[in-house]
Amino acid sequence: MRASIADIATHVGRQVTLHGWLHARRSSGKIHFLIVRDGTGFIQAVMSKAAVGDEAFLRADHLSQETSLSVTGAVRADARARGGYEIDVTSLEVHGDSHDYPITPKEHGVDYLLDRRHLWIRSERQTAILRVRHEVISAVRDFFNGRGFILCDTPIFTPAACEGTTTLFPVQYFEDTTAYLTQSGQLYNEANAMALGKVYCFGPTFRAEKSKTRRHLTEFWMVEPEMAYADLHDVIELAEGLLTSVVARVLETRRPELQILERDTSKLERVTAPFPRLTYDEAARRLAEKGQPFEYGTDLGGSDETVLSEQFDRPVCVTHYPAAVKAFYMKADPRQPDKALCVDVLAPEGYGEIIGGGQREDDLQRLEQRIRAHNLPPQAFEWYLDLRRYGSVPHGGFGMGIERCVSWICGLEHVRETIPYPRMLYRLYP
RNA sequence: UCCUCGGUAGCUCAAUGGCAGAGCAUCCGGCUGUUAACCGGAGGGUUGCUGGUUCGAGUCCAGCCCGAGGAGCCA
Repeated sequence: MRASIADIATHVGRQVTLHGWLHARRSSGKIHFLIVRDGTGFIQAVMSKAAVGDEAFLRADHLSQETSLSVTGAVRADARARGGYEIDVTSLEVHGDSHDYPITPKEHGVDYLLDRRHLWIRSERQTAILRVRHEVISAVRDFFNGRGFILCDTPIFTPAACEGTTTLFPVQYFEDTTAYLTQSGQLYNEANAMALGKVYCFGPTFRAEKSKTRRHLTEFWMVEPEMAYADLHDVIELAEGLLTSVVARVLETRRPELQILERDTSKLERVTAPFPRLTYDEAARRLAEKGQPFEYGTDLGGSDETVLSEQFDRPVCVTHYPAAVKAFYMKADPRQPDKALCVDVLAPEGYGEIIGGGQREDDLQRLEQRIRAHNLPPQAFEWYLDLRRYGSVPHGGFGMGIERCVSWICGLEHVRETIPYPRMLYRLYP
C-alpha cells in the first residue's frame, strides 16, 4: 500500500511503500539506517541484513545521497526515531542513482547553496520554510476571500512608474515601446475598488533598486488590498486582522515546521489585536529617548525601525509620516496637512516594515498638485485622475510583502530563503 | 553608488614572509541501534586573475574580477 511520510502514523503495524529519495545513510556491518524523504517529510528506514538477505543488503551498501527509491516495509512506532516512527525495510527499489550530490550533510556557505538553489530546496529546513510560505499565502487568500474581497489582479507590464520614486526594470515591448515591470498594483487596485468595492491583487513585484540587505529582493510577492469608502482607521484594522489571522493559521497548522526552524513560537503567540499605534511624532520622541540618531522629517531607517519594534511584543503601526517622504497618492491629514494619512506596520524582533499603506488622495485638484510636485508625467496618470473625476470616494489599502512576512514568522536571518528562487542584485541563477 | 569583510582540496576552514594542512565528502576495509554515527587506510591543490616588491609570496603592495554584510531606497 502506498503511503506518505506526513501521515505515516495512520499506518502503524501495516506494510507500506514509500516513494522518495535517500536523504542520508548510516551503515553498520549488518544494518543500514536510511533517512528517506518523500516531499511530505523525513523518516528513518531500517534495513537489517537478516531481514532482506545478503544480496539486497550489499546493494544498499553503496546507496548515495538523493538516490530516488521506493522502500517497502512495516511501520513501527519507535521512541528512538525523530518523528516517532520508523519503517522496517523488507524490499527496496532504486529508480535513479545520484553521484557526488553537491550538498552534503555538513555545512556550506550561502553563495555555494544559492548557486545550487534547485537542489538546496530539497533540504529539511528549506522544505519547512516553503511549507510555511505556502500556508501564509493560503491564509492571506482565505482572509480576504472570507471578508468579501474580490481577487482582481493588476498588470505586470506597465507603461510607466506607479510611484515614480524607485527604479524600474525596463523591458522591450514589441518594436519601439518600452514597458516596465510593475513595482506595485496600487494604482490599478484603486480603479478596481471603484468597480468592485473591496479588492485585492496578489502577484510578483519588481524593484530595480541596488539594495543589498537581508530584507531585499528584486523580485518579490506582494498582496495588496484596496477598499472603497474606507479611511485610515479601516486600513489599520484590516492590516491588524490580516496579520493576526495569518500568524494564527501558521501556529495552528505548521508547528512541526516552526520546530524544525527552531522558531520561538511564544513570540508568535503574542501577535493578537490590538497592535500598538504610534504617530510618526511619537515614534520620533521614542527614538530621541533611546538616543537613536534620527533626523526629524526623514523616513525611518532600518535601525530606527528595529529600535521602535523592540519596545513592543507585537507588530506596531506607525502613522502620520511627513507627507514629503511618502508617495504622491497618499492623502494629507486635513488636521495637519504636512502629515500623510498613512500607516507602516513594523514586525517585531527587528524584522522591520512588512506592511505599508494608507488612505489615498481622493481630491482631483490636490492629486494633480502632488503629481506636479513629484515631477511625474501628467499624461501617464490621466486614467488615474479619472477615478477622481467620476464619483471619487474616500478609499485606502496597503501592500504586504510576503517574503518579509514569512521571514519574520520563520525567524530567518534573510528573506532569500523564503522564496524558491530568490532574485537579487547579483543573483539571477538558477 | 558608498563603507566594511571575504575568495586556499568537491565542501567548511587552518597555515609568524620559509616543505600546502585538517575535518567532512569520495573510494577501500571494519562494525546490528545509528541520530551531522564511529574506527583504520587511500586518492585529491593554477592558494580568484594580472602585475610588482623579495633570495623566497597563500601571506606584503597595486589594479581588476567575484561574493557577503550594511547604508541609501523600499515591502
